[in-house]
Amino acid sequence: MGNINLKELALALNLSTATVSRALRDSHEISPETKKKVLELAKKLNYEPNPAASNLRSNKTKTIAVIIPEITNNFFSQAINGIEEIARTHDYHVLIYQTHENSELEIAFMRRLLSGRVDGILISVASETNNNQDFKDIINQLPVVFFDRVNENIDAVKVTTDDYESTYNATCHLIERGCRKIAYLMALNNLSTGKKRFEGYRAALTDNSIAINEALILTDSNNEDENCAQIKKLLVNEQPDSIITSIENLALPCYYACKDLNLNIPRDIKIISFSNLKTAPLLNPSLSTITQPAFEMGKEAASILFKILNKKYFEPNGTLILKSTIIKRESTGF
Amino acid sequence: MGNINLKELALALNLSTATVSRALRDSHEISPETKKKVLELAKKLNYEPNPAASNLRSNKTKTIAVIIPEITNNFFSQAINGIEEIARTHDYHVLIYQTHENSELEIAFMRRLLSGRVDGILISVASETNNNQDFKDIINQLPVVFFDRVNENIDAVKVTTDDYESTYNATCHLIERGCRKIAYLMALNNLSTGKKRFEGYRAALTDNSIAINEALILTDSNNEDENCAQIKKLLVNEQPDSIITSIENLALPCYYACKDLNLNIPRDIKIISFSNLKTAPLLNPSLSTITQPAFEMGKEAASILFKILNKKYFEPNGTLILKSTIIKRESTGF
DNA sequence: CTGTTAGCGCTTTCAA
DNA sequence: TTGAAAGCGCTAACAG
Repeated sequence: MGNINLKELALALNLSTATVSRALRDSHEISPETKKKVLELAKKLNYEPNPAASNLRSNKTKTIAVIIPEITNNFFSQAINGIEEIARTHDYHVLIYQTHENSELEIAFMRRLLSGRVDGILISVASETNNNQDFKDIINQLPVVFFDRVNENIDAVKVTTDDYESTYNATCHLIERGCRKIAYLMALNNLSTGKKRFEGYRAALTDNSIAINEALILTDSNNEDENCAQIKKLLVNEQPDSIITSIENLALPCYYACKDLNLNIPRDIKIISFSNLKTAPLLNPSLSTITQPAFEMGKEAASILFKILNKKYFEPNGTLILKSTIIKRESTGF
Repeated sequence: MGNINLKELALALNLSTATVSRALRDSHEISPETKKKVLELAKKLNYEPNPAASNLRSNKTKTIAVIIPEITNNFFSQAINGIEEIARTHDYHVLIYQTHENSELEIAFMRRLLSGRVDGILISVASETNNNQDFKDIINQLPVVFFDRVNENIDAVKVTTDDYESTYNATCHLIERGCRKIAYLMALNNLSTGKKRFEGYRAALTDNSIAINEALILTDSNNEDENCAQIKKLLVNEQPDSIITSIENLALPCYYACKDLNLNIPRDIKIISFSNLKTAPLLNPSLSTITQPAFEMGKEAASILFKILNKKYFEPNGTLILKSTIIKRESTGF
């Protein structure tokens, strides 16, 4: 592939490979003139150092891995955008792995990365995660930063939003607008992310002296049609005045269910959904959304990873918590 | 990072590194018993081969690069999804690079990849005007497959949709529904993608004996507010009965502009937009869309790249053309 | 079927 | 300030 190598460069310049290598890496022990000569010829010949050789020798790959559930989820593609931006400023390369919520695949990816393919990992864990020991093993061998979907049972560096606060505020928003029968569509139950969102909902109800009604609570089945059917049943049986969906993927079945029952949103029923779809507010003025700062979260998580790689981060179990935004549809009286 | 290496494995097994290496790679010249012993110990000790060493020796990286304009564009994240799926079946790793439409960055990425970091490249180009020679240089050194946004001036392997047909059909669809003043929002003018889309629109008008009215044609300014203002002006001055947007990013300003002018979609004005937003048809029943098979295109492009890598592809300049789908909003009488 | 040996292209002591 | 030489972990001739 790459044509010219260090040896050839050195030969052409009548220098040793050591000197050329040092000159290219701007070592202080090389004279300015030599540096200049080397740099000039390198540029002229389009010299690109072989990363495998340099990695093998130096144990640095200039590569990080990003492990996420689904890249087509708006939240994650926005997060990757942020990660890529930071990686670029550090001259790093970014590998992408999708777990599709499969935690065995997730662990397999990480184990293979231990071979020294990357300098560090950014991960948002799969919903069915159940691999605490595996995670602990891996964290001991490679710098890992968890973002958004973190595992609460593991001490590690994490970047999240305040999931509790998001649903607490969303629930209060509905209560302030007169809602009393607020349905809740649960998801990510074995992640702190899902648990905290649910806690926020419960706490808001309690703080407003509204009893928790189990019949108003539904759990994500990971199947769009099934979810839609369940939501319809709930709408018919319980007649809630509002719904909170705890993940973006539940917004659509929710919307379908209401349409099928000829319920007008937000007149008959108000819906607040987690969503990072940029166009959501416009395309559907009837839905309010809880929007997470995905891009920023990617940037923050990556920045922390690079601090760790540069030995400039000293909080092994630090958690950075960013703010989500509730985008309200005041224009529609909701 | 990774702890154990070939030498240690070999030592523990009383074998040479060569034998162990061969056993791990399932070479036919190793006895079944030896293979079994090696594989067992390797698994037990969590042995992972060092990719840098293997790459340095064998000139295979098991890695491909994907270069795209924006990962947060639905089309591209869906395409990456397809690419990743195929890469996974080949046990390959996927590097992501975003150009943000900057063609200098694009060339810089590719040049750096020539160093041997990847076995091949999948690219959807930022522009085809400036860098033909650079592209040609690179294609000569590394397998490259272009997808969606291809460079028509370069002979290479390409996967696209039929851009001409998409807009031709969309335009006919509007004409069949009585539209005569069809505005067209142009974009990607320096790509064959953009040119062919425009040609499709023009041809459909001509074939239906409708004169082309330059005043109905607007060019993307790459700025959402600016686009919105221009579209509003066009709506006021020309009173079109319909609009075709040639990229997804123009749908939103278009929508805004109509709202601002209190135009009802599709009663007062019909809009057909390119869009790969999965939820678009549901969330906005007023917009018809031209949807590209992004996931499939990613899969096809990656499959072809792997065929090239495995010396099983013999059409150096082949172009595979996939079909886009026009999703019509018949339910709204449009 | 297995072992010996050389070397991929780079970085890094150590010596000059 | 520069050079010689060793070696990162693996693969692939070549020998046996």
